[in-house]
Amino acid sequence: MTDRGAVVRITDVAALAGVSPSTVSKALNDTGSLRESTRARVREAADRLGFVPDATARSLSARRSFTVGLLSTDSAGRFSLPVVLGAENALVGGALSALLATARHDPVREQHHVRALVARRVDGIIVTGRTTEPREPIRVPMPVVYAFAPSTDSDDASVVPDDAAGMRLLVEHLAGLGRRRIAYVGGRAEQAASVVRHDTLVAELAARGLELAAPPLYGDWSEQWGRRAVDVLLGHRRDLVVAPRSGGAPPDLDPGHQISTAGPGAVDAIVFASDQVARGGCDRLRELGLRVPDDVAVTGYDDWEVMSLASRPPLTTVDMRLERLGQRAAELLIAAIDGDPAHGVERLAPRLVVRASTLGDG
Amino acid sequence: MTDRGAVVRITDVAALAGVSPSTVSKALNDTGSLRESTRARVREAADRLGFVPDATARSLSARRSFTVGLLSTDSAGRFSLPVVLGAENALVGGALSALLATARHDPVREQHHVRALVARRVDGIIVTGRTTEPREPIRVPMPVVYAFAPSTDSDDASVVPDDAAGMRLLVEHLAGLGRRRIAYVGGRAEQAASVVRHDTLVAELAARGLELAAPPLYGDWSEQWGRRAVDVLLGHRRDLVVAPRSGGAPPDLDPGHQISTAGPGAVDAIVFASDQVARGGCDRLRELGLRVPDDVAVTGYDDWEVMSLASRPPLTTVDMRLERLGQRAAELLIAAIDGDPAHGVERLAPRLVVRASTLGDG
DNA sequence: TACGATCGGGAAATCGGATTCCTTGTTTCC
DNA sequence: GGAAACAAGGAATCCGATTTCCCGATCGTA
Repeated sequence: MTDRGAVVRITDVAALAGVSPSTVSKALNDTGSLRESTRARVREAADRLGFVPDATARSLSARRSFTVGLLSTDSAGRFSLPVVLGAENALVGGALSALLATARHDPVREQHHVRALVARRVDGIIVTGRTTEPREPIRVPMPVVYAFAPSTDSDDASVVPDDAAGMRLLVEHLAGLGRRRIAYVGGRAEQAASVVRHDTLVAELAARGLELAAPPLYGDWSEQWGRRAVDVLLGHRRDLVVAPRSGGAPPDLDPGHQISTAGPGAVDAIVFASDQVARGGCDRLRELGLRVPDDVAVTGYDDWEVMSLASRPPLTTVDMRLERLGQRAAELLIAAIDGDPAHGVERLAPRLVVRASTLGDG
Repeated sequence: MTDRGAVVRITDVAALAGVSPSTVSKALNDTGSLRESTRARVREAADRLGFVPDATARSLSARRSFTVGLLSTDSAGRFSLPVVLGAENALVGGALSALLATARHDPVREQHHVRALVARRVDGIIVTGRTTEPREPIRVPMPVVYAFAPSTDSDDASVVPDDAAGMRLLVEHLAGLGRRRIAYVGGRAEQAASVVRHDTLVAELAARGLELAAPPLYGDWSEQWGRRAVDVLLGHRRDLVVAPRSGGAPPDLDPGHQISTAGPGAVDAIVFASDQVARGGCDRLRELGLRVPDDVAVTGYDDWEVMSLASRPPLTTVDMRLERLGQRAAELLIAAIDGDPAHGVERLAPRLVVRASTLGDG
């Protein structure tokens, strides 16, 4: 497979076509003024030799690399990966190649990668992060767009998911279904995703004359936390204690302290800050004999399908459209490269995905 | 942030240091013969100007790009992604950059990407796939290493997970725990991963004078299939029917047809072909009132932590070490670039991960 | 018919480093 | 003291394509 040394240069094509190298260049790039017959002859010679112009040489003379760097702080890539893929995909359309650089949370690695990208004279850089926390900008002599994690410098261009809009969609949906007693289960308390979602939820409820049916809960982003949160949440409402629906004690819970959501003031919906937490919550609700969504509606966030679809029932959730986010970042970057830079934070509208966890089988 | 036009050339450094450009090159690359004082002076000038040599120009004259292509057939990237990350990481160590190219199962896109990589004169290419099915090799004038999905041409270099070894580890583990009545639940029947794991399981059992406790089952790779498979598997053994452990009918199953694994000939372990399927299986076993691992031990495959750790109980499984696989592919590619190409398929030994689904809380 | 305009295509410069080859100036050794 | 060896650094060439400039041939028009 490796026909090493088979690299065809422009002079080879020129020789075969019986013209000069400059003529070949003009013929293949549709520039200059050449007879159509000459162009055709050159094209045929190029085809015959399988000539692929050396992008390195082209870059040198064009003074740009037609390459952009994708700098990902993340390693595992739960969130940054779709962004990277979306960006890569959009770049291809612009005839740009993508240099992948993963820093894995290590500032030293990041610095190293930045230098490498600068050395390669990339036309621009897209920086993505693991969370939506704002991050320090990088200092480089080419355009940069921050995706998912915005830059702390408001003069930089950033694209982030519109979490507030996502939560508004959820509240609107739940309110439309007549749910009034809504509880919130966040992820890690110090992360923007937990906080923004909570604050928006509270504001949206207030706009409808409602308030949270229970104090907000924070933990981590695991299914286990989702299960525990349900225990805490329902345990908290001692006034709701009733006999469980179908036989068998709730596995991990004190058997003498059984619950339900029947009666006035019962929680009729739980908004979880992520699909993973929501899935754990659904599992626990089911184990406690509560029906989702009949007794309690449940919503997730992220539309991570391996969670949202596998959950029983499948989750109503919010798709942040991370691929689109990456694509949008690429668009902004290409515009900046073309001399039309954007500034500030652009928020990408998310998409509500309705599934059985709020709608039942209907 | 974008100090455009601030690009420093070697002539700028030369001027500041009061030497010629060639001297700067020699000084910074530790070649030629120069007075140490001169080198120091040049280095200082370079530092002061923040000179980063243009990799494009360097590539042109070195006749190599110090770049390798990472061609991923996959889009979602459940498997190819860790491979890509592992490779990228190893390449950095070799001062190589990684060009990301995702084909998304589309031959046209793949062809397009291959041409782009050739145009960029990458030093080599690592090709990864979504599954372990052998794939057609690509035809390019530089070294190629196939990772995860091997090339159909045995002369090419490929690195794949050693599925047979993984299954041997599982059987050894289960047999060591005294399990004798082992069942197998595969994923999609036509995929190599399902088949190899089954065949190895059967062979290993035979080597111990055992055979499968039930006909092998095939479905897809979902949790739902794992749940169904458990139903089928236990339903299949009509001779095992006994009253369920704890009250409440098994949710989706015909209530008149209840089961257990008690008695001689009962299934005492289920080997699932993936963590996802195994997790579904665990859920169903628990719902049926069976204890894992007391009544039935369960094993998964992949060590996809979002599944294997979130499962109740957490899964004993096999880690294919995909990052290491990518790293190994990078090593082989670098060797090939340095003129020492490998041939044939190299199998990477996996790692057994023992968790509570076989060992209980011990 | 003659002169300028246009067309077609080649020669050469350019991009930014690396490298080879030379030219100096200094040592070394007989 | 003179030839050879060597150290230090500059000049020129090269990598492969693009692009500018320029020249010869053809064409149109007065």
